[in-house]
Amino acid sequence: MLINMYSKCGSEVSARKVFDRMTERTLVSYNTIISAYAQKGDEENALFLFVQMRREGNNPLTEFTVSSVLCACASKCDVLTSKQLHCFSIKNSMDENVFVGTALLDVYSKSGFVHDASRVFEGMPEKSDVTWSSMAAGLVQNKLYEEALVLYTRARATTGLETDNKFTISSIISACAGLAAFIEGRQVHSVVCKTGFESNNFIASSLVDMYAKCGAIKDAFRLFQNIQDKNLVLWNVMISALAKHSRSLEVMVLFEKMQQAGLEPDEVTYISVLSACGHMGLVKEGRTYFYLMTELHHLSPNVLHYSCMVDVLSRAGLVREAYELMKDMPFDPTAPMWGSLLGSCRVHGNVELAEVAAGNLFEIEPGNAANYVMLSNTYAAGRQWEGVASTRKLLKENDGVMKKERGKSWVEIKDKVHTFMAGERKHPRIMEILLELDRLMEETKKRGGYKPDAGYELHDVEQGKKLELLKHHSEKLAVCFGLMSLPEGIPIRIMKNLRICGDCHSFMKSVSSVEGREIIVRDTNRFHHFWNGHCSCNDFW
DNA sequence: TGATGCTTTT
Repeated sequence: MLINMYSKCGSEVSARKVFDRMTERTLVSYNTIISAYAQKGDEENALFLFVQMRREGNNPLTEFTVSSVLCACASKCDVLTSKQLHCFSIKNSMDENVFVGTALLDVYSKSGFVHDASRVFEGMPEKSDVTWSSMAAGLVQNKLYEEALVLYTRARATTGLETDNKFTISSIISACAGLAAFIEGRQVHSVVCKTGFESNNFIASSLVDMYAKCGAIKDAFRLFQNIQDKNLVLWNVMISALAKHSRSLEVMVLFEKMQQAGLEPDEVTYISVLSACGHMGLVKEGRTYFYLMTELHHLSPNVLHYSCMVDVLSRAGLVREAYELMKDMPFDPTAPMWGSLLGSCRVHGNVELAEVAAGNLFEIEPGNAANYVMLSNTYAAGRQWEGVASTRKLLKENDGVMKKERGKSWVEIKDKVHTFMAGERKHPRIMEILLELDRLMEETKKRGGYKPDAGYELHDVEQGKKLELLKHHSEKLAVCFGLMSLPEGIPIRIMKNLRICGDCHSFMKSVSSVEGREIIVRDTNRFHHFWNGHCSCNDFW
């Protein structure tokens, strides 16, 4: 009882002292101290005491011990120990125990073995609300968002279950965020309102994140403002949301405000702040934040912070300095860093460094065709036609290993998600969509200043075919369908599986002015708000 | 007398 009291009050040191002074330890005293460590996330001590307990002999292994030790394994992602415990619990018919089963599926999904987790889940004869919420969280953590939503529906249909708890709901909202499912996300929000969890920081964080990832940054901000006691994660979520939406001024304001509210920024905060500087080309500010991070807040920059700084410098044209930073930093340069460097060598006409960057990229990601195209475009910008030819030849030679993920965009209309692949022909209304596309092409060329640019088409085919492929990029089809289906004044929200290309970007700008429509495109990197011929990213992405 | 679950990152 004393051990339990001390650990629940947060003093595991006192709990351990009591435990150590006991002249005789029972199974329960061991279980209590092990669970104390497991809950604290101190897997070292939990596992150590577990082994000691086994060595001391005549302590039978029970469901209590197994579930606690599994909890420790989960934070350590120790699959090997977990598998031994799994076998043990099957042999001793403990695997049907709710606590053991739930802990098992948790450790499997946290370690990335979500299918094993699922198998444990399906095999459990008795499931508690914790079992359901653990499974939901596991699916979300492994990016199986649709499966998570299906599970939630299943849970709600099961009688005698308290499904709508903080744990399940925050996971489900995060699944909606991952899918950018605006309509479903709002439905879950309404469940939140009914249950009264709105002020919970976990729920609020996932809601703010969900709205931001659906492109509804204003809804995200409104929600954020209404939370009374904001924790660090909630501030971080809001700041990263603003960064992705290119609201760099607001990022800086919130960065100050969170400190006025008495919270210290952490590594995550600085990633968002630095990435905002990169997006907007703010060198001076980027340098200042990097300095503040190390000198004022005593945080040691990780590889992601360096990646942001490389981006900050190279986008501003300081490619040489970016390169020096990559050589000096205590990490190996990553593909995104070389990519950022190569991209800005193209813009700023530095062929020499572009060759270095491309050489490294070809080694790290041999299957990425975009890198070859980028190098070729750099040569083209410097009118070095031999380079263009040799890079194109290299690309052709390696055609077999190139992984070109097919472009895919989707848009929600009423209660349905419409998906478009590049060159799509299967949509039931494809003929109307293509007619609308022809109309828009004419209009934007005539009144919107749009000029197709086949330089962005990565496939190695002749010019006429290139323009054809370019015209049928998935986001162009999606925006046509959006215009046909959504009433005037309703923004068109498009999600995309790749980065938006330069040609589609200028097309969207043009459509927004010609049609007087707000268009929001989420690509893999960030958001683009098109309005009146402009984009929120200021053509800087 | 003891056990399992949630949000943010280039």
